[in-house]
Amino acid sequence: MNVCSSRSVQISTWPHQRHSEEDAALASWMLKQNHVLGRHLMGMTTRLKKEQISRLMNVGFEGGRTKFVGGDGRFEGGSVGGVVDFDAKWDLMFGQLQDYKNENGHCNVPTSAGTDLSNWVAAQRRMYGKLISGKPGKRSFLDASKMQRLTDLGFQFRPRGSYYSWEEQMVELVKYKEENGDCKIPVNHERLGSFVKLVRRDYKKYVQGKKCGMTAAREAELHALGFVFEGGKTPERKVTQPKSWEERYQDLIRYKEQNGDTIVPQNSGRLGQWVHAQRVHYKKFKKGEQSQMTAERH
DNA sequence: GAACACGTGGTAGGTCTCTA
DNA sequence: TAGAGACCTACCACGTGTTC
Repeated sequence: MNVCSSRSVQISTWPHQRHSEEDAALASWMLKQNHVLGRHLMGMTTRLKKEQISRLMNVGFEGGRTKFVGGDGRFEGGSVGGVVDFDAKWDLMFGQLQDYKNENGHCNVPTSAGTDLSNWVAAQRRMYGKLISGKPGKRSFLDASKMQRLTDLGFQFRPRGSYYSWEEQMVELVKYKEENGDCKIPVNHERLGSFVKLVRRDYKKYVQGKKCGMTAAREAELHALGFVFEGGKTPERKVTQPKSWEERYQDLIRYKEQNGDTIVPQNSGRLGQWVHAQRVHYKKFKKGEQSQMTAERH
């Protein structure tokens, strides 16, 4: 059976999607041949004859994952995720990542791109996750030397937007407690602030019987650490010299000169908060409610 | 009362995991 | 492999306690 030149068939996602019974049989045969070839290449005994091995390799079988794409008898892909040629394929993709960095100045390939490189980058992060999880049975092709090469290139295994697992957060909580003596973590804490906010929010839902990420086990774990579930005002906050309304107004004029508008983000510092407060006061003023805003000021 | 400091809630958007 | 849902981060709007 000459699978390569006598057939006109389109198995685009071989061997998972099959287009007809005949193609299904072909795909099944290909799967078997590829598997046997892979065993042969790993030095295992097979019934394949030399000629058969040669013919299979000539048409693109690699003993890994090979994709038969169509009527011209071409095979695509290689042993991505396979056993035999993983390192070579990895080097090839690493080269592509280097090219990407040269062109873009960073290694943050958008995972939504749907390209070979984006898929590969996502795979590296998944394998990194498997590695650090240390869970038995989880296999990872990523070793220390590959991780080092990626790190040296500036690759981020945990890009912005990815999240920490509960276990990782708990490790950080323990560290925080060891360093600070308690678990009273301010919500603006760089590493744990968002987590603290989320836990407190979930805890409220949990107490109300609403669906959330909090469980009895997690609650117990946090209680054991002395986690503060209800945030409160911090009495020992730093007090800085406040500025008068007029001084803030002058700051706003300077801001407008520099930026062309008075749209100051609320989180951009004192001026942002002051501008926000003015908007609140102005709303009240317009509604006729009691407010700091005066006709002169607005 | 004004300004400041900090917390909460809503939500958008990204990643991961599971399932069909 | 695609879609759905869970999980998480970041940002914004707003409320409220504290300090002067």
